[in-house]
Amino acid sequence: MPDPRPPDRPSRPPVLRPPESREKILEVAEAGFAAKGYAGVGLREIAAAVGLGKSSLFHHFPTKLDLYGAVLEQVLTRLALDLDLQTRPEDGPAERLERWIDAIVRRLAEDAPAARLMLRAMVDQEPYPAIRLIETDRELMPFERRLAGILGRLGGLLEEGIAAGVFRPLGIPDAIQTVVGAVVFHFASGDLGEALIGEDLFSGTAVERRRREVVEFVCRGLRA
Amino acid sequence: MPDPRPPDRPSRPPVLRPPESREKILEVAEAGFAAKGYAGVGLREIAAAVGLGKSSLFHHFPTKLDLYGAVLEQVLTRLALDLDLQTRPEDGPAERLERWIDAIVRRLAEDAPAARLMLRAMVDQEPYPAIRLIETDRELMPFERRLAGILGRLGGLLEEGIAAGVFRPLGIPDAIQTVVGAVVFHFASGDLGEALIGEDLFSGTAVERRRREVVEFVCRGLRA
DNA sequence: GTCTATAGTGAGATAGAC
DNA sequence: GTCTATCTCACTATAGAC
Repeated sequence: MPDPRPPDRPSRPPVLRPPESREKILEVAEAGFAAKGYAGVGLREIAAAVGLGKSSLFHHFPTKLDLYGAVLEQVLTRLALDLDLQTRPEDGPAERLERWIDAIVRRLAEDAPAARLMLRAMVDQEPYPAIRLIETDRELMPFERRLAGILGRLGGLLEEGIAAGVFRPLGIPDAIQTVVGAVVFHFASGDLGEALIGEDLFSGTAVERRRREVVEFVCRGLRA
Repeated sequence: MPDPRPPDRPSRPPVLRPPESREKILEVAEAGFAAKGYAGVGLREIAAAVGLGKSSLFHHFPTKLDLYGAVLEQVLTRLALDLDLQTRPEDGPAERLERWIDAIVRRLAEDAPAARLMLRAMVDQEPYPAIRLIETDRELMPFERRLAGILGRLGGLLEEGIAAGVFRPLGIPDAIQTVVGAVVFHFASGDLGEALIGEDLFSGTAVERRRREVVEFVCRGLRA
């Protein structure tokens, strides 16, 4: 039986494969930046972990800052997409807040470096001195746009809940800060958190318990 | 009228002034490490901000790591001392928890870089890969001892409150993580937090409002 | 206790061959 | 798209004069 494929064409489609290195680089860089911060990781180190020469990185990302921005964008985009999937506007604010927290917790649990990376990005004064949430003179960077969307969604939820009387009246920006700290810090606390919890922070049981605990805590903290 | 001071002795007492440079270095280094992380600040930069030559730092702190450790120790020691001052064992767990939060908030507000520095120290995998809270083979470092004391005090409070029935039953380590995140993140969020709150995070009114909000939130989250 | 000078290392980035 | 080689610069740390 003759092979229908022409002999000069390999069986795997050769097209649509170029981003393989890029994905690997982003993955390794995410772990590095999360663990040691922007200044703490060298491109040499990242390249070696990927299995490339240092200079090859510059083919994919022209500068270290571009690589960092791309990592942040990918992480925050995944988060934002998860939140979009959870959208069910017919639910009340309390249910939607609970699902907002669910989605964040599940994503931070699945993408272990993400919490560290986000916390750093929000706390660092370098390389981005001020992460902006609203348009000013310059356009927002892609990752800033994503973060603004994520926090804005939480803020809208709180506002709605207060208006509906299911949440007590409180300062929305303050509440955002509290919720973000309560949700994100745990998954960023690494060895310290593990010493405290006495278990791998990212094991299935630990994540599910954490999800329940933090949802309960936040809902009680906000309830009218 | 003759000057009573001998001409070769300056009017200010020359003795008891040696730690002046050391204090300045610690202060500048705290701000630097807080803003940009351990790897992000150079000793040259710190020395310049203090007004010293780079090499003079090594006279006070033999290595960069020693300087970092000293900064952490100072910050956490101030926090621990503030908590000691608040001790009134005759109060119930709820009041003591409220005063625990009060003391932390007031210290983080007074010592602006402290929150960033602490959050970093708890999240970083470098230069200290694992901050330990209990004695193992090696002795705890001074700053680890302080942190263990601060978190241990919170844990004890929670345990007592649950036993007394004023807090609902919950996982103590999880609750510690939640409370720390909720309290500390706000003061570490810098420009992002300021954009959110719309005000200087460290102004008197903002701090007092924050104190009220986070105490209320945490107490509601824990109440039985 | 502070300085200048310098060693030694590793960083980010560029050029150009293949 | 990856490589080798190289540039420039900043870093931690040391040595020794004052």
